[in-house]
Amino acid sequence: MNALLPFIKYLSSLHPLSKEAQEQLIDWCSIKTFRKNEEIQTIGATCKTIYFILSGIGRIYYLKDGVEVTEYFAFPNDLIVRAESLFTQTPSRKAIQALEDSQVVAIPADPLFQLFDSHRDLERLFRILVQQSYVDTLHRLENIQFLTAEERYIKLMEEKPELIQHIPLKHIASFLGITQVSLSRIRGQKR
Amino acid sequence: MNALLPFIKYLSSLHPLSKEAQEQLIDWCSIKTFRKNEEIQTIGATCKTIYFILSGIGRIYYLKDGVEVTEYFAFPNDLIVRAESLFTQTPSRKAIQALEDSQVVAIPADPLFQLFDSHRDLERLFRILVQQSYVDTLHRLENIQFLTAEERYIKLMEEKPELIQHIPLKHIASFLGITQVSLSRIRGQKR
DNA sequence: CGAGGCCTTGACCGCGGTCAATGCCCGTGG
DNA sequence: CCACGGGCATTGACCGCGGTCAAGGCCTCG
Repeated sequence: MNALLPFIKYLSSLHPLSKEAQEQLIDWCSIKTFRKNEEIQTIGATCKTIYFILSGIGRIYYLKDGVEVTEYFAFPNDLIVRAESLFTQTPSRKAIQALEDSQVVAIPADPLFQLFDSHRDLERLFRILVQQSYVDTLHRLENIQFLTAEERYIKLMEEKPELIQHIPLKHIASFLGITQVSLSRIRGQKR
Repeated sequence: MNALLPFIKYLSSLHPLSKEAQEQLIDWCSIKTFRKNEEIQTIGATCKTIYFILSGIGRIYYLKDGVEVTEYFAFPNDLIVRAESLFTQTPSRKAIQALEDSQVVAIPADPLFQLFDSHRDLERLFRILVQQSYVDTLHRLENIQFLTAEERYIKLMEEKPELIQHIPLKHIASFLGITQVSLSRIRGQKR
């Protein structure tokens, strides 16, 4: 499948994959499309699928005291997965949603984990992936603990300037751990 | 080596290990002792060793604007490792310190990673470990973002009541992301 | 043209921060 | 053995960041 090429390319850049592993993996993957604001996975479902964004934008969010909190944004060539649910196989309090019309690769987790037995390179690749996500999360933890809301906003704009073009402020605010009102003020005084 | 038994037991509880893998691993491990307040690894060094606490207490900390911030506590049967440095092989801004006289298992990372090639079960075990740490960190991130200092303190006391017996309040405060003064007030008003 | 979503702005408040003084415990040396 | 000094915890005074509540402007879309 040609449409999967960006996906395979991304994976191979982390750890080389044998031809067989690539083919086996591709056999299990499928491409799905979602419309703007459509739910890719819903709250309460146990996570059994890993997604890779080909086009569009995805986000993970959950409800905290009735208001939406955004935990993660995914752009083309990003993976998106509710790790706490996948790795514990318990129902997730979180949902995955398409913020634009999107095309994604769906990788079913169980067959993938099965492939680890016959394809060591796949398991190693996956381990490296988890390590990366872990390190990213450690950094985010440090930031949220010790930077002010304004510093976090500036940092985010430096690292992901594309966010601001495509994503409603209210989602960015909750991602930063502040309210929409506070974010609006921060932006206001920078002018 | 008999002293390593708790370590092997802990690992096996996560994922079974073949006798050969166990023996190979044990050959690389050593037991080290540290005195109270001694540094196990220093700031600036790139992390090349994974530790497992047999007895005593360890912590990871770093300096934020000149003041110590505690990132992690490890009790007997816990692993302790500066993951961001180990997984990126860059110098760590963090240190590992013994908070009591301690006995630890030192596992050199490079030989361990080599063993992954010949012992798949070891690599899988390690992957599971990283997954767990990742999930733990995701939870901590949520807590620090959306609980008040008081709620975080109460939660920590429920989950790890042994902390309070053995660890100076100032370390607990910085672990919670607040100052020693604020923590003292929180405790004060609970009486 | 009206309705609803999104963003901004003002008024107000409380959590947790800083600075500084005080009390307490403990190890060390006269 | 007591005196002193230093580290840790507590407490008070004060303040600022970011929260809530509410009103108002501006889009877009039916």
